[in-house]
Amino acid sequence: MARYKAGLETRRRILAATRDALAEHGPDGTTLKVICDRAGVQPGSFYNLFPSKEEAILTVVREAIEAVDPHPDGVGVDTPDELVEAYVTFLEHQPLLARVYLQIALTGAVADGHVLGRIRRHRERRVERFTDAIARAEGLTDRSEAERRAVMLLATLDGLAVATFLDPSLDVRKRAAGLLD
Amino acid sequence: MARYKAGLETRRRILAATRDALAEHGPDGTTLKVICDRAGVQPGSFYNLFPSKEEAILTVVREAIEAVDPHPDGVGVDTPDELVEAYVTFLEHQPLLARVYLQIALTGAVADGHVLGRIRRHRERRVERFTDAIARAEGLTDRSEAERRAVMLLATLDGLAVATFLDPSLDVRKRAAGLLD
DNA sequence: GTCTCATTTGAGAATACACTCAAATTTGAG
DNA sequence: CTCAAATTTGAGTGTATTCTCAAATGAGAC
Repeated sequence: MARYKAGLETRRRILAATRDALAEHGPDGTTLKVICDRAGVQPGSFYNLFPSKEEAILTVVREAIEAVDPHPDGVGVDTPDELVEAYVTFLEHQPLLARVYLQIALTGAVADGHVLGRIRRHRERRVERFTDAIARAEGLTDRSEAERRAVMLLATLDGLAVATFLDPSLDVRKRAAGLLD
Repeated sequence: MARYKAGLETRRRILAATRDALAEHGPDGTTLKVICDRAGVQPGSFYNLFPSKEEAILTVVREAIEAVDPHPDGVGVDTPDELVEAYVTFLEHQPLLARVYLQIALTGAVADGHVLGRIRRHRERRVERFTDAIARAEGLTDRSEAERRAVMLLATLDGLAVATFLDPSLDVRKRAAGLLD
């Protein structure tokens, strides 16, 4: 869609604007006007580069999801501590994107079920990742026990995320610290 | 706002229609038109009884939550088990309403800060309720320790709720069972 | 330099939404 | 029965949204 330098640069600016808008106004407040104003671009230009608003948002969310990952490439190397730490760091650095992630998980879509499927798959991988890390760290042979604990750990982390949105004074890092005992 | 029988009946129909619409179409699909069509009512009639669409939705959610409250009147009588049980029952019986509640908590105000304030207050009361129950059950004199555990318990429950939306096969009741040890 | 195609413009079409209001109708207390 | 007040109507207001398109401008291959 973009062939010349100008087009690629505009695409980059639009994605940055979308990311900022999502963080600042949430998914509902991220309208085409907000994105375009922020990117210094007219709607026609946006639609020359993206087939729909959803597609731009999806791209940003995908990037945000990947940002939670402590070891994007490797598998079977991270520890439970690292995974918890990665989540807490993500919450601290990108609270609004974390909120967007949970919002989309709850609304089940931005529009079509496509996004939901992506989030589901991401969650499955995350549970597996936590399960592996826990099993490895504690030398568990019973994988189902490790999986059970992984689900609970992830649930508590997600729940703490929800709690901080309602009460920003909550110190997630401190609360999460005692979680692995 | 409603004084005569007719008004009360209409109010009841509107709330039922809102509840059905939320369950069937989700919060985004619950437009004024959908509600009014379903209730067999015109917009003007709706606004004679409710100050806003938001208010009708909140009323429905609040009623659903209260419906599973183990001790709606009394204070300081419920046990942690009862409170967890109430949450799980709510999740099982009204999964879509539970989702709406979390969605509203995450989107925050959406429009006015009024709604956010209401949700914050509800959450504070819930934390207090859990704190009291835990302190009572375990004979804790250190209230801050009970509060810490209450926050974590609630977080895990909220997180399990999020998890079931992504993976409906998750047995929340079973997972929540071991939560109080 | 020229010519093609990528890019940008910006007004505006098409639609959807929450909400209003003056007028008509119905209710029920006295 | 009377009449004030509650209720209902439904067309209409205002605003916001996503997305389109014909025309203008810019880039770069040759």
